[in-house]
Amino acid sequence: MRLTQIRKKIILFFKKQKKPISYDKIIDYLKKNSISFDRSTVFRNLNFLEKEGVIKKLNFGDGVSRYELVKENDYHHHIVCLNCKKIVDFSDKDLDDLIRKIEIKFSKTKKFRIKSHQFDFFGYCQNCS
Amino acid sequence: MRLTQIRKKIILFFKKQKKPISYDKIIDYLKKNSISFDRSTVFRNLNFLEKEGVIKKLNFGDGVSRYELVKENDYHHHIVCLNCKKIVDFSDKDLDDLIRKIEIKFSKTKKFRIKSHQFDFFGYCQNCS
DNA sequence: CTCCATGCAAACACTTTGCATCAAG
DNA sequence: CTTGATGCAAAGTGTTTGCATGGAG
Repeated sequence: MRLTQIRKKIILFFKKQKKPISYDKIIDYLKKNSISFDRSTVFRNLNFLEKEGVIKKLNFGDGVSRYELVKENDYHHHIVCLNCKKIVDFSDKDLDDLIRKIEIKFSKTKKFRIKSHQFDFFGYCQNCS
Repeated sequence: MRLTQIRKKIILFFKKQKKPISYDKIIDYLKKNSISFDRSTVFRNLNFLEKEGVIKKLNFGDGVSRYELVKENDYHHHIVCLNCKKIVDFSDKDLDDLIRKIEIKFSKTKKFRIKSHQFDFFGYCQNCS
């Protein structure tokens, strides 16, 4: 992986984040830090980093892709506010165990080689309720 | 709900489907049946039917929205082939119970009023493996 | 010095919107 | 008749691509 200026900045930004971020947030960050860039370069890097397994692409059905850093042994899910898009992470051991169980079942009965899953909740946060 | 020609056709098509369908599939159907239509009308109807609770919008992260008819007491999830986009439905009582449990927990601790969730698996089907 | 990454411009895919007209109830 | 739905054209949003140039290793 060739560490170009922009790529370094993008990875640095991801390391600072605690929540999944959209493309727009990255653009804002680069602008605020007076880093010159082109939209396509940012998208190319997001795709590249995703393919390399550095970041994970999430989609919450609002037409905007969000990304978060991939961390070892950090299995978590999200609750997303349908109004303000606030994201709260959560993890649940029972849920993870069940997911594992279902994955094994699929690989046997449905003949599906499971690679990933999306298990997220949507609703309204306290402010938007 | 005003039952226009196109709206009738779209609902009829949904009733024939067993899997979630994308906008393109609807277009194909209308074309094959020589029904004149405009793209925007189809989108407007999909949005309308979703708002009315007749259909449900699903997103599998490939940039294409898919829709399925909402049926009472039919809770199911999907396994999607990352290659050919084949969709297999499944339901799991343990999973549904756990989801319910987590939703209740959230409403108390995280102060989130949960409205919906997406719980889907992605992988490769037998053909694409 | 070589090849991957970038900038630029353009295109692409999906979806929405404004407005005049039309047709369902 | 009245109001909500449609067709048309245009624009909006998010993302990708081709190609020449540039910079990391």
